[in-house]
Amino acid sequence: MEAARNAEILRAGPLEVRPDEHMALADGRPLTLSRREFDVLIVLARRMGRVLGREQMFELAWGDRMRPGDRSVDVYVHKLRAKLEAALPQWAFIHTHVGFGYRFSSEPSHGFHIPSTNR
Amino acid sequence: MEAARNAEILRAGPLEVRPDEHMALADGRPLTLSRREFDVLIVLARRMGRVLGREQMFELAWGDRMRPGDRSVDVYVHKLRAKLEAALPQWAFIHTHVGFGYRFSSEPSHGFHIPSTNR
DNA sequence: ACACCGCTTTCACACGCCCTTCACCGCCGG
DNA sequence: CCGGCGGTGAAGGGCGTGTGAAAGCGGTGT
Repeated sequence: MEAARNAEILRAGPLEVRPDEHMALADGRPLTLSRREFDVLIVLARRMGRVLGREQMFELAWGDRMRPGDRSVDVYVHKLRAKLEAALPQWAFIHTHVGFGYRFSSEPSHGFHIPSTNR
Repeated sequence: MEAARNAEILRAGPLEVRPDEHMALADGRPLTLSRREFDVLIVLARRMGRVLGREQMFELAWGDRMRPGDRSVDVYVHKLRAKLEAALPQWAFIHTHVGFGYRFSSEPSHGFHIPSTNR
């Protein structure tokens, strides 16, 4: 890679991920993510628009081979979704491809719910 | 980086199928297909322009011999047609050859679904 | 050493998608 | 009119995924 000293910045709609700075920004506001959550996010964001299998995700994020039956990836996808939705309710980022894995890309959320706007 | 060496890409009009990535794109937008739907689409797309018998399709997509009377292929052709038409209403991809099987190729649909300055 | 605390992993269960099969339809040729 | 063929919708069951909570692990401060 020749891009050299350029800080890698991954953008997806209102979301910005900066692997080098260990930071993720939603509309400019920083998200609070654990290390593992961050690794999973980066793995997904770097393969934006493509379908990633769980095993591949595990190897990239955990640096180890996934044991059959391990649900860790699912759990962290869930945690990430929760935080992303809390920060950007109208957007969906992690999409399930049943039988294959997950795909990352920013898409407007299907239905939208607003916490306490309604009353 | 990642060399996209074997990246097989099948194109038919506005449709793009990428077997290696478990992805199908309609005008660049990803389709959500189940595993079986995907397999059938790939089988058809790889034999583009040729007529495929149901038995042959079944063996290629299911990896097994088709039992006489099995309608699975018909059902999945139907499911695929539905999703393809939803994504690309003006195109027809899967064509029936009565007594033989199906043929895949992109052709403009002769019926019309979009009211506009048409015709 | 102990208590506290956040993070990770595992577990159990709920739920929804998916695959298969079946029934019924209309069409066409004999 | 009857039988073969393909289109289509729906039911049943299986299993892949979503999800909350408990258990395990390390680190930090007192």
